[in-house]
Amino acid sequence: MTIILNKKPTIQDIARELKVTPSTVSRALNDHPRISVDTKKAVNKVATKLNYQPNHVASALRKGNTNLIGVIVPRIDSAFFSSIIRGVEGIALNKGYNVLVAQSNEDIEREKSVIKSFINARIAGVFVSLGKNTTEFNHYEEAQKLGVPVMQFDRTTSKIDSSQVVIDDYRGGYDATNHLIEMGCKNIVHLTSLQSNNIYKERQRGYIDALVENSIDINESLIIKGDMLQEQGIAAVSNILSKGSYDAIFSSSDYSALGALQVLKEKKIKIPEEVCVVGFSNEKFTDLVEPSLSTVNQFPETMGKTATELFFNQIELNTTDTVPHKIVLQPNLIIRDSSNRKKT
Amino acid sequence: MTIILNKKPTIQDIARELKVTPSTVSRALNDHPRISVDTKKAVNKVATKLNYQPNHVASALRKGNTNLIGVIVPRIDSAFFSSIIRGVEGIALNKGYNVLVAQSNEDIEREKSVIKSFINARIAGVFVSLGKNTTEFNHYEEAQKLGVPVMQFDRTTSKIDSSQVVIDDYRGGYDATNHLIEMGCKNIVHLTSLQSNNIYKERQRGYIDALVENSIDINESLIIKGDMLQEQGIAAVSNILSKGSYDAIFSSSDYSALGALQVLKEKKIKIPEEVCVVGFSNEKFTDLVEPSLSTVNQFPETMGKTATELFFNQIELNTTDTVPHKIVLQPNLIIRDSSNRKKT
DNA sequence: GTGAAAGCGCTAACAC
DNA sequence: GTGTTAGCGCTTTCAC
Repeated sequence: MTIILNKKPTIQDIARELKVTPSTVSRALNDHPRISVDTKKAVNKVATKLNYQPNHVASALRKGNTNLIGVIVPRIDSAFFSSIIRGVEGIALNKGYNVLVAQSNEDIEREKSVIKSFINARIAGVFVSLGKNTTEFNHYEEAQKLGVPVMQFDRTTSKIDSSQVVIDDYRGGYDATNHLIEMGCKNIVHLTSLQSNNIYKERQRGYIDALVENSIDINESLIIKGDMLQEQGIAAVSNILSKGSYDAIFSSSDYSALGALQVLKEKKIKIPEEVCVVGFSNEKFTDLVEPSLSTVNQFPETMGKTATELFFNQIELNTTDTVPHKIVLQPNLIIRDSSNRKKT
Repeated sequence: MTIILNKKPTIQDIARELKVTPSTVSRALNDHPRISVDTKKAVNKVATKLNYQPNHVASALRKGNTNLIGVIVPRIDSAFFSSIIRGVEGIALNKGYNVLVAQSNEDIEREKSVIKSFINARIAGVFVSLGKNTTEFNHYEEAQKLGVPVMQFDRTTSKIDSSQVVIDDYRGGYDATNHLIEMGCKNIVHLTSLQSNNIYKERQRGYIDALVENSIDINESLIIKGDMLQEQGIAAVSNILSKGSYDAIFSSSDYSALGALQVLKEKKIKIPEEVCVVGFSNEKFTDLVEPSLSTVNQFPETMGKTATELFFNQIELNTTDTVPHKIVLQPNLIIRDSSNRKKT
């Protein structure tokens, strides 16, 4: 395969052809008001003829800003995060921006090197959902000092002074628990994780408040902390909990809810008659397992879109002194077979 | 939030501090062989002190190439494509490259505008999995003419003269069909799509060859073309096929296999006793539905890694005259409950 | 409404 | 082993 290196046309080439200066061409291409309509037409015509493609690298160097948005997620091959990226990319491309993606793999060292790499690329802003083990945030503050605006989504922290888009995790936890109580459950297990993580903390707070409001005592032994993977649900039902000591499981993750579901079935414990199960995130599989798994929809694509729109609103203000916004989206409880005792 | 615009340090600042020239600093930072060890040490020390971050935009403009890889997929929120991107990003970051992602949404116009946008960003190369309706490829040839190497993966075409990484779809179709024959099936339905798509064409070729080799006549009415979504499987079993006229379904997509599975269950047709089902792609849900769905694993993360490694091998040759390679990965048939009649 | 000129930050050919 | 110089392609201030 021979690549013919037709040297790429520049504004100089267009200028030469039209016997004007590069400045005029630049202004014409950028639709500058003081350029005559005729000139603009002529410039565009020649640009098309030569198949001119503007060099964003050169303009970025000159203007001091790129049209790149960097997105950092723990991992990209999860339905939740990839849907967020889908939302971000959809909006960004229409604004003439490209999206850089990187995975932290829940590793803070990788998160740091990604940030550095993004800074070197001179991105216009960085969107981040923090890794589970990220408890130190200097690398984000440094990015901000270097003029890179930070936008947090989903797994956020107030320790970074930036805008955030999250769902109302408290509400999600509250609604899920309340629903289980309405179904007649009284001994509700909660599968959760480290409380340093805002999302799990808020969901647990919702769980507790729902119990309290319904005058149900909190039983600490029913709150099980873990890694939020399938194994946690398996371990909880196999080893930790004794049959009859609980009549529902509310898990802050669909994956551990799935693990629980699988073991309950193996043990021939009837769902939802004996034990109701509710997960969190509306992963694709929740609608496909049997019984189908009740869960909380977080609308990840909307989250990505919202974050991106907020970002553009803020940078279009053209000020370095922006007040951080926090947008809280409302989740939606989806009641499926795993917790629906009132099936008609 | 006040962003303090500490003007970012440049190599000039480092040079001034050390009373050397910017070229020396540049060479030191790039580990040029003719720079003394002492100078390198001194430069690195000052660079760290000033928190210097190299400006990739400037170096890209000067060198004429960026360290950006563009990836175009039909959509990013699919387990298959996001796993590929996971593979690409994993390798790329270690090579000092960043990954741009964009979605075509199976829309050729969008595909074209993405390519243009990537060219403007002066990417070092573009990785693409074609949209289902992409039957015209000028936009890729144009990218190549402008010096952007193209790398195709999964949904590819020989009409673009570029390297490719695919799985052996023929083998996948052959193995799946052969397995069904071994299970005693004789009337095997094939759910497929337009044959302009290399992957579906090859899988069907495998299906046909397996039948022929086992002296089973091809029954055209059992080959059903469609969109490869869940609906296709639902429609096939509900409306098109009559009970008893078939004893197996091999679908080129897990989604239509899923649809078929669901209707078979509704109709109380026993799986795998009466009808065996095999899908394609090893989507996450295939292991979770009941009965679990046999499928063909395409190792998407490996595919992404392989494509990226091939890409770096080729650009490191530093020639514009590269022979396109085609790497064919071997798929793996995963036999699960939906087709395992010999369960022990 | 258009031109002239400078410079964004970096690299590399050429010097010595 | 390091300096000198020019320039990648674009934008923008200052002219007129």
